[in-house]
Amino acid sequence: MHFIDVIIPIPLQKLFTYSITAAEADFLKVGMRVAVPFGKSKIYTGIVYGIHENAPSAYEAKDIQQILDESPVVNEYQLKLWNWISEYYMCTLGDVMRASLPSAFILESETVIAKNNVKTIDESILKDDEFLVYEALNHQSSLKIHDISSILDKKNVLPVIKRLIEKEAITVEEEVYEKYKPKLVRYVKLDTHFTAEVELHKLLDDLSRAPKQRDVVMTLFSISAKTKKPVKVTDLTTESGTSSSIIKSLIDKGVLKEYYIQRDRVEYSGEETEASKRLNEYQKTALTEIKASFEKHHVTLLHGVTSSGKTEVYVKLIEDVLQQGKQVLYLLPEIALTTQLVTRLQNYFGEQVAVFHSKYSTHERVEVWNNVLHNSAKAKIILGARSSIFLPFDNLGLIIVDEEHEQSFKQFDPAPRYHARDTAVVLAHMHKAKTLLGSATPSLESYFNAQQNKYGFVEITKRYNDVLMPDIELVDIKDKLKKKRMKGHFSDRLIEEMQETLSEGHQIILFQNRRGFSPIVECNTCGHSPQCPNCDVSLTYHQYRNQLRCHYCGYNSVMKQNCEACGGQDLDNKGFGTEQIEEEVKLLFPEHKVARMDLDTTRGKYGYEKIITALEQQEIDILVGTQMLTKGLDFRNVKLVGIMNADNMLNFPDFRAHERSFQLMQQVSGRAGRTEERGKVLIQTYNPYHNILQQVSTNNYIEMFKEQMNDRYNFKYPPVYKQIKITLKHKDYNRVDTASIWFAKSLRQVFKDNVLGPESPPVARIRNQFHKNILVKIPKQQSLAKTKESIIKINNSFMSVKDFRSVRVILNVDNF
DNA sequence: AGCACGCCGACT
DNA sequence: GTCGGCGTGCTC
Repeated sequence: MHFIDVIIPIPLQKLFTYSITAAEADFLKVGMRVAVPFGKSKIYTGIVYGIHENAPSAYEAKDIQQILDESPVVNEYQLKLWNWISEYYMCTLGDVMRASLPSAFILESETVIAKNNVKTIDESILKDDEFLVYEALNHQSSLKIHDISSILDKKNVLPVIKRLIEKEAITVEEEVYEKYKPKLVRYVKLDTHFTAEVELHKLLDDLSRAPKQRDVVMTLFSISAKTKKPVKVTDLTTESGTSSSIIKSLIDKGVLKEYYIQRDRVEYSGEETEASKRLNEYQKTALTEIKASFEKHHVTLLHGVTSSGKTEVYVKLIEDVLQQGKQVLYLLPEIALTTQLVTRLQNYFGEQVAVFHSKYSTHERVEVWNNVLHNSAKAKIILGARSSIFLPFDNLGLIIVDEEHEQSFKQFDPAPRYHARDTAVVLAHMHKAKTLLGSATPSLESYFNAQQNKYGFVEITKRYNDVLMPDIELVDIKDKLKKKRMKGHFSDRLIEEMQETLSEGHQIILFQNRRGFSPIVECNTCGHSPQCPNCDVSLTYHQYRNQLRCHYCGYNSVMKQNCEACGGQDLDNKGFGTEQIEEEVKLLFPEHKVARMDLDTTRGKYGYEKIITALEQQEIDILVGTQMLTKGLDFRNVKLVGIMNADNMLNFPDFRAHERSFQLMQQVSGRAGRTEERGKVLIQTYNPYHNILQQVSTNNYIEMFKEQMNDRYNFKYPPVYKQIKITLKHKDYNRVDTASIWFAKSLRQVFKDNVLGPESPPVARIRNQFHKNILVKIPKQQSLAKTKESIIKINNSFMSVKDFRSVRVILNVDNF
């Protein structure tokens, strides 16, 4: 008797045990995929987690349906990491499996219906809808559930199918599809028969009356003589200028032979690699310090001011690790990946770099996965977004987390709600590898860890080429308003500086943080503003499509001419988005080119690159944008950066608002003056004496850190305390309300005052679901494991109350 | 999560 | 009467 424990990609805590034959037990290894029957009629892909001989006592184990791999696709390191994630972030292994594997690896069955050919049945016993399905099967040999719902034009078709099965009119099968198909490229060669010279001459003579075909054969010769490589059909058609039908007739004649070679979709097609640059003295010092720090610490934080050349330091470290034959993981926030840095690294390391992020198709992901799994030379360095921590590394030497402070390393919505930076530290530890965290504006928690000597710490305080840090000036717009020196959202100072910069032929970036502050339409007569029907928010106005949209659920409608409530015609779009700034700039500087960069203008696959390239090529003089502008971009000719309104980020209701504002403003400022000339930054604010603004303008990270840490101590926030957020969702407000009160009360019995809430979030209803939040704060000395245990216990008793069962509970560990 | 089963209102 | 709504329970 042999059994396997399997992880199924569904949010269930348990592993499932299946029985296997002795031969299968011999063949199967932990980490292979198996197709297993699950429930009444489904087949799922599972990952073998354990192989044993302990028969389960409470039930009879089912047999597996099929083994899907020859060798494991998931290694032991990964399974260990999956376990850690599922425990630390309080989710199931199934959740982690779903997030980890490229979706092409997770096959699901689809029910396929076919006519029962064994038995002919009397059609008169069929009812109308049953007959429709039966009739359709006479035309098509098989139907899927989805097809049947469209034939019958209704949702629930299962009863019909069930009756048809009972009447033995149809048969049902579960089909499993392999989703990944390797990309094949078609090649041709001359049939071996013609390799002898005599035969060849004879062939060419024969073809003299078919000149096109003769051309093709000649071209084939010339290509293969030139490249000394197999000849692709596509190359042959373009080179010879013929159509594929001529090639086809040659193949049919037996002159040419076609064959296929499997090829990677993701290929590096760049130029020769360039040698890595020489480091300046600050970079050199940093490099030696990092190496020394790695002797004592697993993790080291590199705090290097913007434009200090951190990348070059990384390159040197990567070179070292590669020499030891180990793999490197280089983590970046999602959108920084679409740009310059990738090219730069590929220029240094050529083919050895593989890129992995969400814009890749699932097929491309499988290829990167396999390259990493087989430790192929093509995937020695993985450059990826947060999900690349799930790749099957087996010999990791170094993980670099660049822009370590970036929020986007934390996954919020589906589980696992993991933080890629923290998970990376754990992953590196498993491989006995080192982790380097890099940032110009480290997160408080990392800086705190460095201060506590938990992490090593290295600094670069000088910019590359000794470029000065930009000159930061605060503009008091309250004062400017009083003195009537504002034109729209622009102060006279900003306009002056913009004029000067433009006349010198330099570029300008204007930063408008839209977060929590969007262009809202309001009726001037009655004050009504259009609301989203599914969420508790006002709709925001999007000029470029003349649309009203909801940022939470995507609901949209056409902008109305009249107020829906009172019919008044005087509608005002309040607020202060990038679109409006763009409009104003166009009016102020009609002779200069303005572009906008935000979620709307970068939607397409290359939307983002287009804007970046345009800016680099200096086709844009003034760029107006949101947060996106901050992510690791390097624009040579930008000299002036304007922050339109610093206050709306400072006033954001979140304990990290100040820290984030500091980081954001520092990062945006860093875009100014990256070459010889000193950049200028203007920050417009109602409150120029705000501490954070003062710290930004004097570039004083340490002071910001001390002050913020003081707040964190006083108000028991991370990194001093840990925290877990519990969100309850339900479509009935009263039910979440009572449920959340019950939940919080149970938590208070254990954690006393360290429970906050329940509270309704600022947007209390999203997609017709009401939300309630409860926050559990965990002091440093309190055991995290025990805390989680109690929360799970409370959650279990919560779930056993029947009125609460339909309330969705979301546990979010380190919810920041 | 899916999906079946089972129990109630609103249509042919 | 059935169709389809969703509350409940289970999945090796």
